[in-house]
Amino acid sequence: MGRAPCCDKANVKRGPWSPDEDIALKTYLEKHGTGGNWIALPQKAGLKRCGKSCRLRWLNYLRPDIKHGGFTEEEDNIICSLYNSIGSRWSVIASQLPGRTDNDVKNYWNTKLKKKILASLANNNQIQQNPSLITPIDVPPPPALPSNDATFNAINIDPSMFVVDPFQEMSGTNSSSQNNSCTTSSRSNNSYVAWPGEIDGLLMDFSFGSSPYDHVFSNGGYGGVQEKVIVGGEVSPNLGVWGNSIDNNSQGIYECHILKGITRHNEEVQNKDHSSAS
DNA sequence: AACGCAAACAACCGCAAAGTA
DNA sequence: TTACTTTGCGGTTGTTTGCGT
Repeated sequence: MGRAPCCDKANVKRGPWSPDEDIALKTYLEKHGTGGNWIALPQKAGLKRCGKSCRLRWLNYLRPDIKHGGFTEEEDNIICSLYNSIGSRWSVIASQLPGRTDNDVKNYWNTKLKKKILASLANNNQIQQNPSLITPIDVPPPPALPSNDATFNAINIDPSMFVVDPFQEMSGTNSSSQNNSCTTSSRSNNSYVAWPGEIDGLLMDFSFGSSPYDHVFSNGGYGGVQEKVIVGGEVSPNLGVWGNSIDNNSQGIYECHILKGITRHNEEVQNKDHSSAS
């Protein structure tokens, strides 16, 4: 025996909503609210609809704070980043996009964004196979990985040492940790990672990049990375980094994997970097 | 103008979680 | 604690719209 239906399907209207139905539902909800019971609502509102259908229509279309129209580049970036981190949890992703619904985000992903990403990845593969396709950008190439530099000490980091987004006013950060790396989605001026004060910098692997641009020492402004460093004492004993946009032509969100923490032996270099970044 | 196809959007379905008696 | 109801979510399907031939 199957599950009982949520409503009497023979006596409810299905399919697209008419303008009259929209008005009836909107008027009722604005006057009375849901009353905590969507199932009973259609009858009270004089609608021959299933309660679930009413709820969906309201949440996805009629609510006054719904944003209609195309998605911005910024919204694209947030969706991509969060999808990368948490997968198809559309309601969570939508909660980071004011005015957007989970259905909207899901449809947008399935019809447009996924294809856009796939096309971009295909393009990246072409570049990896033929580096001459890369248009040079006017930033100096990053230095060799600091772990090979006598100035630096590479430290293996336990991801639990990282503090991600501890301040209320910061938003847009999402993080996860696995193995011996910490993953964060970073976006200019909107999200950051903080880490223990005894560590001066991080080795990062930007998942989209092609070597050598995807390895960055990220506490001193190497490699054309647009970043801002907060130094301990002002808001926290931790250090933080913002805005890991790997090339100067794009401001999007990219996932980076934090591979290792780094300390510096040279106190003067550390002080200089800190003062110039504040 | 008519047709076919693909994209975009709206709506439905079933499951699981949360709430309640 | 249990059984039942309601809500929320994500996957999927259906419908509409726009464009090319």
